[in-house]
Amino acid sequence: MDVKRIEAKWQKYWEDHKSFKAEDNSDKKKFYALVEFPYPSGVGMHLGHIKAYAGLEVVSRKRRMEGYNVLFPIGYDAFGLPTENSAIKQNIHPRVLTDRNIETFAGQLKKVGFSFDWDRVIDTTKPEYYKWTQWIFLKMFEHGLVFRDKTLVNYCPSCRVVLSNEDSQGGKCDICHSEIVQKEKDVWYLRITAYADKLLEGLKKVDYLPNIKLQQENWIGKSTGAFVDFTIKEIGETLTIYTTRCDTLFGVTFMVIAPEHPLIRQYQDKIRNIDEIHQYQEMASHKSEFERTQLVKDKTGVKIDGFTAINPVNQEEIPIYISDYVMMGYGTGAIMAVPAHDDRDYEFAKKFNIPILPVIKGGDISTAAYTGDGEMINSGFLNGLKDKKTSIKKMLEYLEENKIGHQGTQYKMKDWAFNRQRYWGEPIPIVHCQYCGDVAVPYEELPLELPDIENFEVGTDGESPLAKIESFVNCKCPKCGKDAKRETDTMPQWAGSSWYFLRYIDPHNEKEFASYEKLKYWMNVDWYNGGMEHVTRHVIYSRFWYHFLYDLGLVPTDEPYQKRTAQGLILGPDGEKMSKSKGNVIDPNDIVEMYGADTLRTYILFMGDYGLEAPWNESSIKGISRFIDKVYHLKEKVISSDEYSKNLESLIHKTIKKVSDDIETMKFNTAIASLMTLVNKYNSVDAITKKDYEVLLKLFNPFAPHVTEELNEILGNKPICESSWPKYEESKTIDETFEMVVQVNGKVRGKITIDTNTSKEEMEQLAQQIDNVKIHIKEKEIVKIITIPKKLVNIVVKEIS
RNA sequence: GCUUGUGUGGCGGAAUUGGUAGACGCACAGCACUCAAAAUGCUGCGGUUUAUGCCAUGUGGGUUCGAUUCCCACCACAAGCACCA
Repeated sequence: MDVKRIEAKWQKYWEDHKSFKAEDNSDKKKFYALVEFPYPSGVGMHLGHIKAYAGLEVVSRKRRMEGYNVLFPIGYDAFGLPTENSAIKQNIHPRVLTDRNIETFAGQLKKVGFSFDWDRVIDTTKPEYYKWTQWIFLKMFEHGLVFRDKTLVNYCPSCRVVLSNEDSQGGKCDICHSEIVQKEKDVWYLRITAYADKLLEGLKKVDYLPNIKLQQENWIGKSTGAFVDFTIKEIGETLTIYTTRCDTLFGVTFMVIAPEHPLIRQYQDKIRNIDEIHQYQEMASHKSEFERTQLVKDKTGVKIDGFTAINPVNQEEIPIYISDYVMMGYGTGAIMAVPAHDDRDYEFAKKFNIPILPVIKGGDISTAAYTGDGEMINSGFLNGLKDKKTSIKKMLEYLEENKIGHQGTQYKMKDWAFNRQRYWGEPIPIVHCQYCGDVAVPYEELPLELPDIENFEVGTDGESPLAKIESFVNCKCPKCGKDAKRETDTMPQWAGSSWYFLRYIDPHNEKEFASYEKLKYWMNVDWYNGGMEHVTRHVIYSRFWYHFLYDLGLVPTDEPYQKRTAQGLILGPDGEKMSKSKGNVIDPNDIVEMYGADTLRTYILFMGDYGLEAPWNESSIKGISRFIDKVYHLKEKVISSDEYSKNLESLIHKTIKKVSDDIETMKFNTAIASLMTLVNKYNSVDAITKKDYEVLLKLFNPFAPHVTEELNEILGNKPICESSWPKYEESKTIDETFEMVVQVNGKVRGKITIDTNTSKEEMEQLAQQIDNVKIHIKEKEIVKIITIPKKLVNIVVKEIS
């Protein structure tokens, strides 16, 4: 079998015939399958890409054969730091490098035989694409979803770039893994928090894998609680806190505010130990994320000398501390501390010798905080209540009646820091005018193109390279016409990928990001598959953009993705994550070269559960190669007949059912296993009919499209990609006989093959006639007999006493 | 620490609503073909045992006629979150 010739031949056929072109004006049912478009890095495709695409590749090929109009597109998410850094290193323009990398990727994707619609390829770095990224950004600006703020940001000194919280997890830069420092910067934000509730609500309507839904819910992190106003006696100022446990208000023995809380600066002359406070603030600001996590247990803080708070429910006077275990970014930056019933407050109180007052019965507050439920004590009008919900409700009523608090909601999700100080990204289309403020670039001037510059290296000041291009920076204010300066920061990498699935629908539209008509036909994405690592960032970001466009009436549905799944990683042969430094990277090109694309595709899907990680095994792949050889050589025993062989018919119908069902649930490994069983059976008989062979080729086609097309052509048939998916008859999947298992006390003691329609009574009788069963029930009392039709008989016996 | 997964032969992994544990593949062993090797085909392949049997799905309990599957506790690994009030 000349694998290389066969694969090249069919790849050319598909390209010449545009076999996988999605039709815009079709009365067929549509199916939109989406995979995460690759970042075209210099090293080319890795096995992970192939696994990520192979799943929906199989589904798409099956759908086409089932008569659907399938949109299965691909593109490139090509803006970003790695390309820019590599371009600087090699001293070539990122544009040149990007084009080169994309070419490499396209070549590799085609060699694997993916059935993408190559007429819809998009590249986020092309002005005709990012024009619309900027356009959507300006729409958000227009609707007040973009704002600028001076804040402490995560700054990577090595990449010289501001990072979002998501990009700097664990205090390390997501890109170069160096330590992040805090730095004050002008930051552009997208107000994603305005959509927190909608993003959460929307999850109820979609069909994401449960763990994916859960991760998104946790990321949004909604909590319901109460805002309560405390008063600071000395200055008469209100200090509002957020709590989820207002039922414990009577147990408050101190308060804590975040080190960055504005009250401190505002009233510094009223604070007697202000020097000590300043020292603490200084220390807290230098603590890296890493140190903070290491010191979770060890609470630090300083009492504010000069402030006393008054508990609004019982007028108790209590001290106020500052401590870095309270974060300015969540709630109000201030908490009421109930050490008897909160672990962190407990530790703090122990360390600073603050009284601990229990208000819920249960636990032992001399050793630990009690966070469970119980009867309310020491709590005025709440005393005696046993149910947490009722207590909270009662307290809320009290707070609202007396105007000292109200119910409220908080989210963990933060607004999205949306600017980067790098060249290779979409320019933010804003002009800074000293008279008019931040002014949007007019829509008709889009795209605001990246200037073609010689030196795009970042400056030491952390400014964008664009800041050095005077012809870019200096401009006229679109509003007043006076001299103004352009924003020089660019958008983060997540920008272009936040709406790309919409562009596939209408990739060449020059007037709109996509026509409503076409969106109406194609949306929603029926099935979106990608990496688990993108579930909390990209998927949430893009849902946010889509929700916004929906509110503007520009897209037809309220959620973009109907279904979302995720594939597991492919690990190195050593069971570790593949990485250059470990030297365990397998190059897909080598595998295609050695075994061919069909073997690679099939093996990747055969390795194990598609959703779980699995190690690469260099000898296991040989099994797939052998299997494909077997399929190939079956052609020598085909006899011409348009009927299934009688002795194979039942297995064929069962296999059609199994493969069809398994593809839908992404159980590709067992689908392939059942095809192997069928092939083994074919091999054990003297001859197979043309129809027997055809059905095998069709079922196997989504996995191994090249060789199956070739064999199908040898049979004299029209191409499989233009034929229909095999159907099975339910009645033919049922055997005439079955193997009845006979158990005594749950242990297997015998098996016999009997007619499928044997009655319960007959089964029980036959069971007791088996010799080995007789031995085990001899001289024992039969207590009862459990019979499962078409399966087993279990005889329960006990000793005769 | 919290949340969510996962734990089955030498290995990757199968096992409908609880009903034959180990499908399918790899590796290994024997045989056939060959001068020989590779490839291919056939046979075997959890442990123990003479067949009957007994023991085995991370560990310990429980529910059940029957548990890889359900419940409780614990252990290990992975991913996500990380003082979220």
